[in-house]
Amino acid sequence: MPPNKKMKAARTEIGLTQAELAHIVDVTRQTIGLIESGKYNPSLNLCIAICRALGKTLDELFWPDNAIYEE
Amino acid sequence: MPPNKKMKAARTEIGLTQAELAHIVDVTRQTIGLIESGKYNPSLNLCIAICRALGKTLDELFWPDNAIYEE
DNA sequence: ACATTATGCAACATATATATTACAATAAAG
DNA sequence: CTTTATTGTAATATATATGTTGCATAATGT
Repeated sequence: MPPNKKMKAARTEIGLTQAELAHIVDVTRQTIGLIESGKYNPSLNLCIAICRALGKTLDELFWPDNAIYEE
Repeated sequence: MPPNKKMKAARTEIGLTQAELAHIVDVTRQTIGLIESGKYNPSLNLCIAICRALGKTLDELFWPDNAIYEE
């Protein structure tokens, strides 16, 4: 999986750190970091929780159709 | 998790059986059945594969638009 | 420079998604 | 009514998401 730049962008736009987002959605900061770096295949429930915390939808953060996979 | 009626509707509209959809997305029919009945929390990659097989997006099949939320 | 915060990463442990197999229960069709 | 296809469900096994701990590195600020 490619890095999730949209998720990272949405998080930093709100001014949240990985640890803060992790606390909101009740996972560890490592999990958030690994999702952002594309090394995890997160569960649907976690994706939904992240979307709600960041004010976005699944398509906006996790739908890969418009992604240009760089590195 | 509630039953995923939207996923089941999208599948039957296309005329696919659980076993056929399962074969397309490379899981077992039990997995499809359990996702539709709301007893599984599927991975993001599987959700995306299901969406592509059914011609829908994540928001259309997996966004709980009518869910009530609390913390 | 130093201190502090944020992120990356690695090893091991645990929880859970998914596979496998099998059988029961409906639905559909003849 | 009988047969077949489709779906529900359950037990056990495996793969992997996630937790836990710890340390390293990169920013950021003082």
